[in-house]
Amino acid sequence: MEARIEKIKQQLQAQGYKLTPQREATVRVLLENEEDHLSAEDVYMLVKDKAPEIGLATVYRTLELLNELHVVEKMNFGDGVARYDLRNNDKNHHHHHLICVQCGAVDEIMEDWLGPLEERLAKEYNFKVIDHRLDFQGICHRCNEKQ
Amino acid sequence: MEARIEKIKQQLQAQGYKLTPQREATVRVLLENEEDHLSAEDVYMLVKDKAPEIGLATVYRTLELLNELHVVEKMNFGDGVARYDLRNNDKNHHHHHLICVQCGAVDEIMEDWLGPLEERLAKEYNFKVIDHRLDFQGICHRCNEKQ
DNA sequence: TTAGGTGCAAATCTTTTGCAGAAAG
DNA sequence: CTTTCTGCAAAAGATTTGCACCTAA
Repeated sequence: MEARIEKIKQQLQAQGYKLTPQREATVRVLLENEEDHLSAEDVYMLVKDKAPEIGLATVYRTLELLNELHVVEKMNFGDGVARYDLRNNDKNHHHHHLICVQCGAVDEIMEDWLGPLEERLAKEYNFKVIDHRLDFQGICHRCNEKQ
Repeated sequence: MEARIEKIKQQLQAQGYKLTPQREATVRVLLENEEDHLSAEDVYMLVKDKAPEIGLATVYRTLELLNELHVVEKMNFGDGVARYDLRNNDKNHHHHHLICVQCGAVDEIMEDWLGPLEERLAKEYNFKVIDHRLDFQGICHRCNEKQ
């Protein structure tokens, strides 16, 4: 945990930015909720426990900055709010989402299934892939078991 | 073209809705720009040529209605606006997007590459897939050729 | 001391909604 | 007539921005 914060601090400083107390509190919230896909408002509520005087605008500015540095990934599941995920630079950050249309849960699969497809894209479409996004909508295992 | 409008008219009427002049004009704009991924504002600008008195709210309401009837697909590429695509009921509506990070173009691949993966999801994750979405970010063939 | 950061409030942008009137069966 | 639909303007919700103050190298 501390090591990861230290690393993010270095990433910030490498670009001339500071890891202020507000930014650190925001990063800690993201670290402590790595399983979830928090919206800016979610992060704001949680970060207020650590830094009660923080403003929502600062949270937005911090998340935007972290997104530009590729520390977090900004996503949009179509519900009107952006959601933010810490990227895991060690592992392959290519994961996929299982979005349950019944209970709204968003699970992740940590496998990357698209390697072979990306090769085909390069060959057949002359498209150089930088990143991708794969989401499935359906019924999750919890809802399946309930019925 | 007329046949497709007739079909949409029937889909609407089957649910008790009418194909009003405003709705027809909106559908025609979508048909004439099937390659693009228009935002509500885009549709509004284009539809004003055919029906100058139309209001933006009506465009939103029409697009929302068509989305519920699965006539169009509502998408979000993360640029802050929803975009709408006519679905092609004849063909498989499963297509994928190639989003160029350089010029912003959004191309489509009309193949469905995910059949085998969906089987694995059902078996290994007990997740029943209803729909999916696969987008690639990268450099498109036009930009590749320019350089 | 100087650039980067912050909180607050106001502004902006997209989308939704309330309402009174219009259109269609 | 009665339900559906429309345009307009206002409202709502998410995000951004202007600004004066603050804070750390």
